Amino acid sequence: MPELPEVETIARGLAATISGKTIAGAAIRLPKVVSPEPPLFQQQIAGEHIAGVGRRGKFVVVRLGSGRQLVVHLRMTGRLIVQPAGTTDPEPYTNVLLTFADRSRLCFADARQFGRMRLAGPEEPWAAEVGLEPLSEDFSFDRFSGLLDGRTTPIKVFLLDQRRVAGLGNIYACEALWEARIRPGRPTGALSKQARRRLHSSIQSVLRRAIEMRGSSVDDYVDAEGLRGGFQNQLSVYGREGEACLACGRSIVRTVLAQRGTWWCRRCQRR
DNA sequence: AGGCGTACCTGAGGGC
DNA sequence: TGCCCTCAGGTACGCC
Repeated sequence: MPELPEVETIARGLAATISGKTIAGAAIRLPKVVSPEPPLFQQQIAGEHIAGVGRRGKFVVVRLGSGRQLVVHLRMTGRLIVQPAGTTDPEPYTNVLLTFADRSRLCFADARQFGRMRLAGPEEPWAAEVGLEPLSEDFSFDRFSGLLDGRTTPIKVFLLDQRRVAGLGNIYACEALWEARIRPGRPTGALSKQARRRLHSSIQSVLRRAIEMRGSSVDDYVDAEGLRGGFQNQLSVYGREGEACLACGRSIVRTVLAQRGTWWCRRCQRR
């Protein structure tokens, strides 16, 4: 499940491999995953030059020469895989295949068909609803704390809301809460200042460490080169039901919050 | 407006 | 061996 560290890893890989290339054309095998609709999408993207690749929240942002942006969301199982010229078979479940002038290509593959690829105009405010970047200067303690005020929703549900803080998914929300010793079901606005401090810090810390390890491959995540991440081996709680808490030894529990599996330690996470 | 439940999908894995 | 059922989860959307 690509979250911020996985998307960052993919974006960096793409920046290194496809920047400077020219898009010859797009083959669309599953029309519903692109916008605008296929004829226009293909018309607009053909001939574009790749100016660079970045990330915003969980979106991969491919900057194009015209000022347009190709904005990709991988949802749960989406992949962006670069293939060198001469590769015969596309990545399995390829829904969109971009071919470059040098005959190399970019496969947008997704077995689950949830991922989306959107060609946004230069001035299109596609990220208007996307929240704070947790690894940017904007993510000050005061701004973060201000977002928590007055909310009754469980803190874990708050962390998953991309309109507030962008980039956390189920894995890193669970990990950040464990590190901050906060109970996932705690009402957001009720967190003490100390707890807020710890959470502000643990969010950044866990994301930075995960990026260093090129993300977590809990299921089948791979980066743009098809390589798995390494952070799945360093997860403290996610997916560890019944195993010992790394801090206190008590068994990690799995509960459900907002229809999602939530792993945590009943002894360590009490605040 | 905010919060909640459900639909969207298909592969994997468990049970029998 | 094979079939059926359930689960996984990010986001959009409809509803209250």
